[in-house]
Amino acid sequence: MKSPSQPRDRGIPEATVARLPLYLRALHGMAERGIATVSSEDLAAAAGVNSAKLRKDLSHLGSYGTRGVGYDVEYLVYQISRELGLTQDWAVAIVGVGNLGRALANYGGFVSRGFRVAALVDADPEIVGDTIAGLNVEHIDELEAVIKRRGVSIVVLATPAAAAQEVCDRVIGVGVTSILNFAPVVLSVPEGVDVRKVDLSIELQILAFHEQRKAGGPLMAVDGQ
Amino acid sequence: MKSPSQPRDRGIPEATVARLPLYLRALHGMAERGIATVSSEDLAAAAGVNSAKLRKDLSHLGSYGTRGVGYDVEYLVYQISRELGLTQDWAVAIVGVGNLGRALANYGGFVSRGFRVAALVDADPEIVGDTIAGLNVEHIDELEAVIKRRGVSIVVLATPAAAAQEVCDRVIGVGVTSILNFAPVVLSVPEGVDVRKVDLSIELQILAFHEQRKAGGPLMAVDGQ
DNA sequence: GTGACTTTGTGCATCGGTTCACAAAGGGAT
DNA sequence: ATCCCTTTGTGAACCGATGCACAAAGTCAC
Repeated sequence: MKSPSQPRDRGIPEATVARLPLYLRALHGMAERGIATVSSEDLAAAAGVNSAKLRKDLSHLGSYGTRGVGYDVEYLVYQISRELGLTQDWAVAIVGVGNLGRALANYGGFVSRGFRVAALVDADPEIVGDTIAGLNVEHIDELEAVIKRRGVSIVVLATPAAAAQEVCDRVIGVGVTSILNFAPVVLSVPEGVDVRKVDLSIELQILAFHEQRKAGGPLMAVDGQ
Repeated sequence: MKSPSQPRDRGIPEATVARLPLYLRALHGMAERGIATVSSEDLAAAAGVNSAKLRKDLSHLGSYGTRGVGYDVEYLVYQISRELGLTQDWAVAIVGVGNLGRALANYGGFVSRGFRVAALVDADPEIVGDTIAGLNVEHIDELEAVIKRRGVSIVVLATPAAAAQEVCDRVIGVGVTSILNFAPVVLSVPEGVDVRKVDLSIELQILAFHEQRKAGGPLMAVDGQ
């Protein structure tokens, strides 16, 4: 189908994509500790997955290992970074500068991965004009202008639930196609727009479900897992 | 195998469990708007899934719908809540009261789902003793004592990466078996302990991957999805 | 009470992802 | 140069989840 000379197949499974950042984190840690080469076994352990899965995941990017030796840490960091698009710098806007938005603006994990918080936007006149994490908070009326001016391509929604859909529509209106949504609502977006959602309370509810089973007493099936 | 009189099968698929909170949220919204009855079609739309999946998910809990009519909103809220263990009140401790910990402490989504933030713990003497979200921040030395005294069964880790594993070990030491980890490390835990992790930068990296493809130009395969 | 209509619950085919297990590939020692 | 050892990359079996499509079950109008 695709040019056979190209080692990398362009159809990387979604599940693999979701794990690449994990591998990258583990590799960064190893690079810092001066480790030059790592086996799939060790890297898998550091990333918390099994080694067969790791090898299959990496094989989707290409053949970057050496049999009998393992993977070169630096090289693999580069390859994964490139695949994820982290070799370029992404301008991110955070809309909604409440508790969560503020925490996100100050979160170091973004910057260290090629993401640059380029704008903070809020509707509350009390907050607009404040400086947070070295950035001026701009008014929601300026939303479209700010996004265009700063070249923002990824928007983080940390607004109240009620405001999320409207903000979402507006940023899509100026060409944004990648949205990370922290508001507890299902956003409806046109084809071609990617939304990823993080709902903090959902994770807790899943824990509660399992916790209940563990504590469940004699009625419960003894689960094991 | 199990008692056949019992309608509810105790082996609910993990994928289903992860969606139940979504349905619950949609149902709460409907209850507030005074909707008494809802079809799988409408509820699925509100939760952002397809209706066959919704019906199959609900069928794992039991037969709570009425053919030709749909589901009673109140009743379904109750059944899902019970299944998730949200009819009881869960005491949660947040360890690490930095930007993120503070945001979590103030996050309304917890309280509204039967979770009660029962303790805040930090190592920084600057912060210990402060009152945040109506709670006194306690010293990390008191960790075990606080957890036992307050009956905490779920711990949220919002510490720096370097501290997470130690805190994790300590809380497991006093019997905690459910942990929500925001620190960017892979925690190693004994059998029987549930860890769920939320890594904010991973979500952004996944978005970057897809964004890169969309913007990728002529080299890229035209993907569609 | 009957018939038309609606909507659930589920059997079945399908799909994507995981895991196993091993042949192929390379390094290093002699 | 050859052999042994290690580790990758992958074919194939397996497993769980998804989605289709429909029979079963119920409501409502008359």
